[in-house]
Amino acid sequence: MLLADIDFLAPADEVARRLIGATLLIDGVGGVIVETEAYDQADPASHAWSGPTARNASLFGPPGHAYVYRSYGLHWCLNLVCRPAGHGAGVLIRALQPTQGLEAMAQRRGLADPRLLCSGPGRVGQALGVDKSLDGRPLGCPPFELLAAESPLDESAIAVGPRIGITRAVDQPWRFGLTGSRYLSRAFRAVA
DNA sequence: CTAGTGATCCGCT
DNA sequence: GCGGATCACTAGA
Repeated sequence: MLLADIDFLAPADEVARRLIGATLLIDGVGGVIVETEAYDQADPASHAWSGPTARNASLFGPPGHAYVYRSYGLHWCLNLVCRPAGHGAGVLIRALQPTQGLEAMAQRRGLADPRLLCSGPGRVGQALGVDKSLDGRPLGCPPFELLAAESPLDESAIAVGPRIGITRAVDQPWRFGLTGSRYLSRAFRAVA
């Protein structure tokens, strides 16, 4: 299974859902995507909301590329750009289950607990060595590797909920996760 | 377990 | 000047 299995022209929330269970590697280091969030241009919580700027240019660039931004002045966060018909939209990678390059990740993070290596967008960035130099780079070639899940995930395997750490459009259910994973940045609230 | 806070930079209401 | 798509650490319940 290769990059071609993921259609980055689909709406961001669909791409975010489909990415759960896929494997993301940078220079051979990474793991299985267990948590994502979708951000669309028509979405007050998105960096694309106010239109293209120098910072978010990659969000308006070709789909299937990376958008990297600095969060709170210290963390690098990775988005995968998807773009339904002229929109600036992307999927934030919020958490991975580490499977490859555990030593490199532990070294970069300064700790070894696998559950703390990639359980949050800033942690993912640090563990995979993400920085501004990857902004705008295509996901289909080195240092990136993106492998679709071997078999499609069952509906019940995908948890859905409100996004984390935003103040606008808080009710939009555009956070997706692998149900029951121990590598999430936070647990999903159980369905009532 | 939850709540609060400092770190640290950049882009823009 | 203000406020983040965050994290780590502390204090207290």
